[in-house]
Parts: sequence; C-alpha cells; structure tokens
Amino acid sequence: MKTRDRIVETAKRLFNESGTGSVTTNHIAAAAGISPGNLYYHFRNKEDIIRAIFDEMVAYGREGFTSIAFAPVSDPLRSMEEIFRFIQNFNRRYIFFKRELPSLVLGDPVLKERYKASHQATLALVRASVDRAVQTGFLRPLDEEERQGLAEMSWLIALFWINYLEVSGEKIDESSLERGIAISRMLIEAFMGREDISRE
Amino acid sequence: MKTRDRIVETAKRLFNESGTGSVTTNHIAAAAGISPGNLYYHFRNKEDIIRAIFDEMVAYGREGFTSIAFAPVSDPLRSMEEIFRFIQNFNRRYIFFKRELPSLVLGDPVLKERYKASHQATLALVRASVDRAVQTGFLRPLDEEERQGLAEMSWLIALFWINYLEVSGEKIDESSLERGIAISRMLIEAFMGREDISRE
DNA sequence: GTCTATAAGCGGATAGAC
DNA sequence: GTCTATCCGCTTATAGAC
Repeated sequence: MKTRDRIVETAKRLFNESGTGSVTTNHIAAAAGISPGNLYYHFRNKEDIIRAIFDEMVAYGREGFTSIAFAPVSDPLRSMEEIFRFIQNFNRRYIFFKRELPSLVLGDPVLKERYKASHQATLALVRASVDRAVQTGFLRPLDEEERQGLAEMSWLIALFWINYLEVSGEKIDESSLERGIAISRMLIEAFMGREDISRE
Repeated sequence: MKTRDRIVETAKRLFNESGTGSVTTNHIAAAAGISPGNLYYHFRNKEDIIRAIFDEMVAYGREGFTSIAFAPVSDPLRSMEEIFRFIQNFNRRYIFFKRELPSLVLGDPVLKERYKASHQATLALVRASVDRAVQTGFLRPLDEEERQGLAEMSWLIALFWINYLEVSGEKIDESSLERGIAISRMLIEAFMGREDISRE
C-alpha cells in the first residue's frame, strides 16, 4: 500500500475514533508508522488530508448509490430499504464526517462547494426515484411540491438518522439502524396509493 | 451585567460565528473585555463554559417549548407549525451547538448525559402530542409503533432541518425555514384522517 | 521518499500582586 | 474580582541530511 494511501486510511480511522479536532498530524504520522516530515511531503496540512478522505468518500458513495438506484426495481419498497441500508453503512464508515459536517464545510470553502455539489446530485437521484414511483402508480398522485418535499424528507432522514441515534445516546448497531429503515418505510407507505381504502 | 454572564454571552456569540474549535479562551476574554486570568477565575476551562451555555439553552428551550405545547389547541396543524417555528428560531440562536452536537457529546460525558435527558424529555412531549391528536381524531388511528415513528420523524426533522439547510449550502432565513415548516405539515397531513376519501 | 531535528507560535492554565 | 506575567506543552510546518 502506498504511503499516501496509508496516511488517508490511518487518518480516517483516527478521525472516526476521536474526531478531527483532537487528532494531530503527529498522531496520524505515528499511527501510520512514518515520520511527521514524511506526512508533510505527501500533504500540505490536515485540511488537505480531510479533503482527500472526502474525495474518496464521494467516489465510494457515488458508485454504490447509483448502482442500487438504477437497478431494475421489482418491489419499490424493498428497493428503498436497500438504498437506505447502504446509506446507513456508508454513514457509519465515514462517521466523523457525518458528525462534523457542518463545522467542516463552515471552515473550508473548497470542501463546502464539493459537498454541495455531491449533495445536490444525490438529492436529484432521490427526486427522480420519487417521480418514477409516482408515474408507475406505486405512490399516489403527488404534485410538484409534494414530490420535492417527500424526496427531501426521505433524504434528510437517511442523512441524519445516524446523528439522531448518536445524540439520543442510542447504540449504533444493526437493530437501531433497522429502526431507521422501519421509519422510512412508514413515511413511504403514508404516500402510497389508497387501494386499501377505495376498495371499502 | 455580571462578568460571568458576559463571558457566557460573548462565548456564545463567538462560537456561533466561528465554532468552538477555533475560538480560544483568550479570544473570549479579549472580546469580553477582560483578562485571561479573570476568565479562569469564573470558569475552570472552555468545556466548563460550553456546559454553562448548554444549561442556559436547556432552560430557555424548556420554557418556550412547554408553554407552547401545553397551550389549548384549536387548530392542531397551526399549533404544530408554531412549535416548529419556535424550534427553528431556537436552533438558530444556539446554532454552534447544533453544528457540533455529535462531537461535543462525544468528547464530554457530562454533556452527553445532560443532553440525552433533555432530548428524551422533549421527545416524550412530542409523543404525547401525537397521542392526543390520535385520540381527538385529528390523526387517523395509528398503532403504537406508528405513533412512536411519527413522533420521531417529526422530531428528527425539527432538529436537523437547520443542519440540512446548512450542508445543502442554502441560506438560513425566513423563507428556507418556512420550507421546513411546509414539509413538516406535509408529513402530518399524510397521517391525518381520511374523511376526504371516505366521503367519495 | 523518508528521516531527524528544530523553529516558531499558540493555547491552556496558574501564581501572585492589587 | 481582576489584572499582569509567565510557564508548560503541544502542534504545525520547514530545513536539510540520507
């Protein structure tokens, strides 16, 4: 494994454990088994390392997310669950980023722009997925505002569920993440067609 | 204004502007117009100041929230909007806390416990409000799991809407906060009674 | 590419005078 | 209660040898 990659991997692990604030470049170098000077040969500073992790994260996320989102859908509800499950594992993998996102983008304009772009791209995917579900009749007819609102709500819950668990003091494990999935399903079901009623 | 209070006020302002990470005790002392030594006479360290702000925040929130939540309700949907509006302004007022909450509770076990307690108390209020709405027939009949899920969804959106706006790169102003209210209303309406259907 | 050594600066925190 | 002075430790970042 190349030194540069080892720095990124090590930094990611340490950041997830203790947060970017308390992890120094010296800690990263020591944990990666290299000298501080060597670290600075590969990166200008800590911010630079964080950006590198971010870029890795975006690439990883785009790949996983689009491959699921564009797969042929037989059961939309199940498909939604799979996407949500992927996002939760994704968030866990880069949890320091989830924890510190507002602060990090606040302090780094470059990161802010990059994040904004990837955020909007993903939201557009969710929105497209909602539109498809309306067209196929899986969801009941929704106007423009409702479709956008549903997309944003789903996305918001997917994004922040792990933070919600953390600040609630709940453990982050299979069962608590499953609760998030159950809640998202509830949301979707509330906007599904009403055949059950119209048959009465 | 007492020195201690001026420290808390100044710290809150600086934290909201720049985050707790880049604001030092020296900055706070300078901005408050006192010496660093004096600051340390009133507080043991920065963590101690953050806890003081937190306690103020909890008191402010409890007061506002319960007074709205227990007011007589004529129009539940409007009442919900008011609560949401209060929470949004509350979040804006202590926005550094919203931004850094996961990190802060991660690094301070005392804060973690205090936050958890206030979080659960508030969630219980939301849950009670949902139960009332079901009993009065404003919401359609929902089972235990659905009521809990709806309470948590509403609470999650109220809590994280401002973070969602920030990481999206959207401005935080009246109109973007109003969008959050519209979305919450959409959520509630999706769980309302179905008189509109049953009349068909 | 990698190391050692170190400069430079800052933040946290305390001692002691007033 | 408040100030000045100061110390310690740590972090960032660079210079220069290998």
